[in-house]
Amino acid sequence: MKAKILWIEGKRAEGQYFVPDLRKKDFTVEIVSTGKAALGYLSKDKCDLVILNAASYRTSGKRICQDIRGNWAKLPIVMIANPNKPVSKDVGADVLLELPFTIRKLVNRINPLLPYSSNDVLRAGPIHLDLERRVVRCLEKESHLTPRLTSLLKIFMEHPNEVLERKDLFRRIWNTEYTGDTRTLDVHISWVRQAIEPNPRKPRYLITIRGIGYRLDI
Amino acid sequence: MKAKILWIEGKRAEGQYFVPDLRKKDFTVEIVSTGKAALGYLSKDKCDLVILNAASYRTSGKRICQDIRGNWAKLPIVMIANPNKPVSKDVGADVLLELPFTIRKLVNRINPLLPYSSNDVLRAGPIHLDLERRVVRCLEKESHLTPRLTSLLKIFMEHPNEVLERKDLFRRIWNTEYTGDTRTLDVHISWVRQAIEPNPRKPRYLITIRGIGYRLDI
DNA sequence: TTCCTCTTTGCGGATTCTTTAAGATTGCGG
DNA sequence: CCGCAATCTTAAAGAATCCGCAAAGAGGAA
Repeated sequence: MKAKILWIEGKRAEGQYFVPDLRKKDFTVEIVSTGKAALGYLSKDKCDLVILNAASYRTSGKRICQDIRGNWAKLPIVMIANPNKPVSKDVGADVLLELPFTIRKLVNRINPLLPYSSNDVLRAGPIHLDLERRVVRCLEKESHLTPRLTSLLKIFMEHPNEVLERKDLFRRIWNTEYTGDTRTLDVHISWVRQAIEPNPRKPRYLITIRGIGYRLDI
Repeated sequence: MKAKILWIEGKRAEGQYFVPDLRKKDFTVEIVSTGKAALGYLSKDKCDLVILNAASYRTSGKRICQDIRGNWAKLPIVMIANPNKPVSKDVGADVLLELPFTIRKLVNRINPLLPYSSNDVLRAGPIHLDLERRVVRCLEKESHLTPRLTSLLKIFMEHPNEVLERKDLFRRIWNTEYTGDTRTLDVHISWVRQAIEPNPRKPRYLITIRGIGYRLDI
């Protein structure tokens, strides 16, 4: 199930620069251009998260935030602010992001706010990891994971878009120091790729950082 | 005896997504599309539980709840709500479930509400465990259980769809720590399977979670 | 004793983990 | 751009671990 984002954009629409990227990252994005339209949308359809591009508004966006919170108290809100136009920190959003930022940073801030289908399901982009059942689903693919593979993938999903070094992975999963005389980690990485990558030979999510370790790109 | 559920669905019918799953889980499900139809159905036929998919209604569903309670005071009601459309907690339902949720969660909330034929009969899906007589029935099969097997199965039925770890089972049933140097638990599990599984060699209910423990899937 | 229940034993089989080794890829110096 | 060395990938095989269950032993009650 894709997560659905409602993007509230002002007149200038410069924030829509991010929307295609978000869609590429496997989110559904709806765009409205006023706070009023947002409220109208929410009264008819549901979404998982709101992004309010306050940088494209004259006003602070605080009012819109409050209106949303008045009716959908638990709906997570990410607010994008312009650093040249300082905003009081207590605008009511869960996350306040100042321009400029990368799409990667945006995704990293969104992910922890999304609702999970269960307490034991980790989610990062299109990857869903059921820790209890040790089942991972990514796009159309669903696979069973062994205990080691589960904890390996779990660490990556808890640190998306960060390079995890071989020595750290060895410490966290094998409780040993990395000496470089074994290929165990590589083999396990290969198996995780079999489980999550559309094309395991050309990894798109679990990326090799030669000489250092690996990174999960969401 | 299968438990019978009356599912009250609005126009949009998105909740019927769950109905096939419920039937797979060994419930009988009747569907009506209005509160009035529900009352009409209840005046002619009986059921064990009502699920009111309030998320598919404009109105809060509170009215329908009250109408049912007015005539069938003890009939358990599960209400499905849309978290974006907050409902006062006191709607009159026994359980209020917010979308989204898994079929597993739904079943877990339904089970404790179902009427038992006696106080000492546990029920989980098609499995009925008479604690007093120590008799278990599952589908067509009925078996006598020893005291140990009874308490083992009881624990699973009190925690359906949860992984129970070997160490917890040892603590709860044997009051010892699990050391892994005995096959006692496996043997008891095997006997429970003989009692409840249609095909004990290919368990369908009592599932092994290798390296961890077991889980009763309902 | 006989019956019932629970535990232990032993081993086959399945799963998971690690190592090996051949080949591919990457980065770098020249 | 070329060639080499370092690094990575992955199939395959071997090792280690875990589980299932038949059978036998142990203990208790009637």
